[in-house]
Amino acid sequence: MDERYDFKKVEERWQRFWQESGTFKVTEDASKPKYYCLEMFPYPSGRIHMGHVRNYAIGDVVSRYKRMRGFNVLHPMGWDSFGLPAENAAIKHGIHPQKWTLENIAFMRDKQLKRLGLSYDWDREVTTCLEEYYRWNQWFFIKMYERGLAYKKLSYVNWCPSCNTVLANEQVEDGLCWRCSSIVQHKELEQWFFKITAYAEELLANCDKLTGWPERVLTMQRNWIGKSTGVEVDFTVESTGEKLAIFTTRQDTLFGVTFMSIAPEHPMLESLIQGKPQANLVRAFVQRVMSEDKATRTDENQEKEGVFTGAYAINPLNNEKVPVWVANFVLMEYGTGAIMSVPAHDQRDFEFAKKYTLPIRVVIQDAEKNLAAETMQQASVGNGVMANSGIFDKLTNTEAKDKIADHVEQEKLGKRTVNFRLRDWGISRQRYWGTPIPIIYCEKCGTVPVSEKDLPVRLPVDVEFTGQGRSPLAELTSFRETTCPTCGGKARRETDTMDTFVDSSWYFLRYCSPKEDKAPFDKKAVGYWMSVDQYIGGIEHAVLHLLYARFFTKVIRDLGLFDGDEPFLNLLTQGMVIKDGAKMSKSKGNVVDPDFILSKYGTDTARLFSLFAAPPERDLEWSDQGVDGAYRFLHRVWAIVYKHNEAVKPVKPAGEARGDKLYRKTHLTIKKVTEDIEREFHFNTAISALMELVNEMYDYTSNGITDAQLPVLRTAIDALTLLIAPFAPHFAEELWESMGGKGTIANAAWPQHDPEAIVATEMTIVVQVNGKVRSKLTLPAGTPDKDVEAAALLDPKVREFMNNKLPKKVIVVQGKLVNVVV
RNA sequence: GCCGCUGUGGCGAAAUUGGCAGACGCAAGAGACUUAAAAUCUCUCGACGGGCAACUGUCGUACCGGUUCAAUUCCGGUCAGCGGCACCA
Repeated sequence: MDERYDFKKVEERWQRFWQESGTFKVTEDASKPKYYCLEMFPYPSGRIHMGHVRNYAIGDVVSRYKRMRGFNVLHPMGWDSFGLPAENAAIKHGIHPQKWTLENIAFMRDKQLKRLGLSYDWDREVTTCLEEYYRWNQWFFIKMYERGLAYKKLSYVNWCPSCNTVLANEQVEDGLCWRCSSIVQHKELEQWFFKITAYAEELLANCDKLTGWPERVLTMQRNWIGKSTGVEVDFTVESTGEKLAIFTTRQDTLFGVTFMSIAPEHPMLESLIQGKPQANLVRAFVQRVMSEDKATRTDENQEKEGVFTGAYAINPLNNEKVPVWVANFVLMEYGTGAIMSVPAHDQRDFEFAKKYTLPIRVVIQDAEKNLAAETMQQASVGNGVMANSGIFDKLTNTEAKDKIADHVEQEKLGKRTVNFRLRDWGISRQRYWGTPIPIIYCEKCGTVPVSEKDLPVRLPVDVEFTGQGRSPLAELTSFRETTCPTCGGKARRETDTMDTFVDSSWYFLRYCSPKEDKAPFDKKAVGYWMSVDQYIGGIEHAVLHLLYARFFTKVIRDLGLFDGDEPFLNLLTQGMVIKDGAKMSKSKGNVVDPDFILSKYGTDTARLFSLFAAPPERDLEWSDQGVDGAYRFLHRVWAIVYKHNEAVKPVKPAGEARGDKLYRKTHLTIKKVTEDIEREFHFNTAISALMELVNEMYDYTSNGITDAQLPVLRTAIDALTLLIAPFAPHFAEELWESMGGKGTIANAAWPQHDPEAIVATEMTIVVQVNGKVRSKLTLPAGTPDKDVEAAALLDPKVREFMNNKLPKKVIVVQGKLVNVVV
């Protein structure tokens, strides 16, 4: 053992050792309990940042801890390596996306991640842009196509003019592109979709089973899925007799309908305005609304506007004739694209009716307000008693909801329905660097999937990147032109690629058998390792990746490939790394480069600081001085072990040393660190407990050390070394070796505390008078409550504050506290 | 608007079942060592007040109120910040 802690030497040495001896290679082993620990894999942008360091440090502590607890731990790493930045780099710097991506991966793996000393089984590395991986994206696509879960339709989609591609709903934030913040446009295009809505009900219901997920994430998923129950009712267009269906959750207000509103995109619009004098006015209005971009269109503060179509429809409940309007706030994508308007009981409809002087009719009377259409200042949305509603009058509106729904179904006027906010997942991307969609369009046979035996559809490498016009794939004749797998005739390939979120929707299954080449994964291996026991990553994926991955898992289950419903049993969403109160970013100039920290302090210090400064789920404020503190701590540990190394090494650990302060502290620390890790991964308090133990060791040895004390010191050093191993693994290996430890500490058993050792001989009793602390008593452990009470009442401080009064009541909490009430 | 989370010293934070508020660390101050500095070690460190001093009194966990012998913790209300959803019928 060197006199000084030379982190560079220590870290290089043990990293080489782990690699050469294959310490972290794992295989299925039925004799051990398994544990699958996974961190969200990175996009190979070129450099890791502090967020990665934090994420992987957390996962590494969990993995190393579970390993020491005897689990067979799967802890893999890979690359989410398709995506736009590679293509943009190609356009900007003239370097091929493949070259750019693979070079970034090599650099990040060999020069950055490996320096962090993470306990990955690198043999299981998964890289999504390699055909050995993406061919299975295509395979899943075909399976889904065969089951009607992948389909193509013409629809209005989100178009990012800067990325030159379509975006899924989940990828639009406040009307802006999630990646580049450009204003998203509305564009009508034929696109491929995955039918995630087929699983909406289960995705929602299973949220209740995900007890290991943060409530926040579940709420976000529930909101996103957005279930509403109500009824669909068919109104009849007076002039044509066509059915115009509406969806409502407020069927109790059906008798209050005074007009209807439909979306500008509604397919029935043309037939409604046919031959009407206002037809051209309506068309102009529709044209104007539809030309607006997504942000403007969905802005809540946008003025609600509409025009009368000239058509009327019949309300089937009371056979009344109501005018049909087109309104800018009605969405074609939700419900039926047409709504009934009840101004008395819906604020939006109320404002619309006031603006265009449409009638208002109260159908739910408020007991206190005595509502009248003429005097209302706003819509009344609360509960009340039914009025103007025929046979339903006098019922409460909550009763009427069921009764009216029954009535609608019995009279065949419509049916009960459930609507979800969740839309199908648009996966077509008009870009190059992604998985080609395995579809062929034949003039005779129509849309034909590529045969499984012809997979993969390789992404051609010899393409040009101009940054102009369509995707390079669409321009490449040799790729586009092909023959039909069914008839052998002339055909063309689909040139869109898949959303890269498809790649990350099943990579956790691939890790179980990453070299499998006959199937996406080996079912037996997946049966052993899945589900993921602990998943760790950023909150930004709360509805994107995490929802898609849940969907894919259910599809894969239904394909008979996996016996489980959910991919991730426990989820930890770690906070951001911030500096000076803001997220680290180049534009703010507050970025701390991991390479710099690793060179100056080493990975063990970087890991220790990032785990100590805040609990994992909270944001971490980066502090240069805090890093110094972690560095000092390691030096402090090193120094005390070095000082006593010669003397302690030949000594056996203490079997039992009751009454010895350090011995007790050692066992208390084992207990605390273990509990802190088990309880929600409170690494910050676990590390503070280690610091306390070290402080105690300094105290213990401050006046030199006797031979009799050596076994206790040995016990403390051994425990400290084992307990610190998941946090600062290279450091721990070196200490372990210096104390004569065999093999790698990564495989050593986690220490257990001895309950006997932490039993105190004395106890400190807090004595309160009227709830205020007035004194403390030190009594032998196990003193009976009545003796504790007597001792408290004799205490001079207590007597002073009792002020000669008799106690009204004395509360004794065993072993803790006495409260005298006077 | 609806839903959720958070609010504790100069700073990051801790307090696990209602029982000593501020563990641990950072910063700051003092001392030891040193020719000196760095490093290291030791001590002090919520606010206000009293005492030469060891010590000691009051207040204090965003704010107001409640329950309780006892509240950072439970309940009701208010404010502030953050996040999600939002013209979803």
